[in-house]
Amino acid sequence: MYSIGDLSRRTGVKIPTIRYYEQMGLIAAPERSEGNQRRYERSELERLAFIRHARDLGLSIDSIKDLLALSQHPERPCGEADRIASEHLATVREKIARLKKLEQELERIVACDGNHTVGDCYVIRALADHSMCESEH
Amino acid sequence: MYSIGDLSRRTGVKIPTIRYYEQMGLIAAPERSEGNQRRYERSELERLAFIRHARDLGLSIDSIKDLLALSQHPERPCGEADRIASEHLATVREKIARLKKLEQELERIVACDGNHTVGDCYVIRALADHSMCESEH
DNA sequence: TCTATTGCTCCAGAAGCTATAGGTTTGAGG
DNA sequence: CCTCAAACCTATAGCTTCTGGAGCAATAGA
Repeated sequence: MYSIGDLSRRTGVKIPTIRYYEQMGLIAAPERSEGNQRRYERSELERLAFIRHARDLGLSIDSIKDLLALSQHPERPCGEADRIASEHLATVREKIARLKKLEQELERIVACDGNHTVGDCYVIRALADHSMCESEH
Repeated sequence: MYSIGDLSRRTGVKIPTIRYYEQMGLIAAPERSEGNQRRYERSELERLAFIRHARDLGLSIDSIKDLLALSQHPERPCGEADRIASEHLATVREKIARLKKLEQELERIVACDGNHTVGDCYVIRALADHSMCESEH
């Protein structure tokens, strides 16, 4: 049996976050000690590690819930799990694309060398005037 | 004089968001009509467009506050504006780098073709077992 | 003047935690 | 067995950047 602190140390998930996950229904409310403290079994440790990993990969709490529910049914086809991961991959790719545009825009803006006054600073001018942008955003 | 709706249409910032910006001190509380409705001048429209643009670029409300304060003093050196934009560029680049790692990880995970069962689904297995990852994250 | 549209304030919610306050339990050392 | 620090408990509020709704008042066009 693990205390919540043990679980936290072993998974790298902070204690308040574990309690939060319990509230959100990602992990079941565990047994309690006589003094009302949470006592976890090994299976909960694995479940939490799964959650941690998925969160690190940026999956939403809701997606993780779905994946966890799926993993309870090893006999079912796994197309759904594949779909969740693929969709997430698509959103990650979109984010990358958007950020790259911003990067370009900011690179242009930052070309101001900082050695003059705000009155003719390219950073300020570029922000004030959207039409100076090269791409839509 | 513009109503809040005019301002919203011209800048693409939603009405509640404009009021929120007022609350946050990004724009000054404008004059009011006899019936207590907000009435804006052209200068506020430009200020809001500046804010909108900077938000689109992902700058935080606090950074925008600083930039707006700077732009009130055209005679000052602009190194500070340059610094804010450069720092932001750095965080954007970091985000891109992190997302690219996730992209790779997800690509590997998604290699599961969806045509079998959850029990041996690569998506689920990869999420359960961090050691299957190629890079740290 | 009537009425559709727009505006007002206040408040709650979304996501995913994090922190604080004020109290209780646990477990190791003496 | 006793003590005491560390760990744990609950409940609640806060973070960030908005967004949406309720319930009511003002405005503008026909």
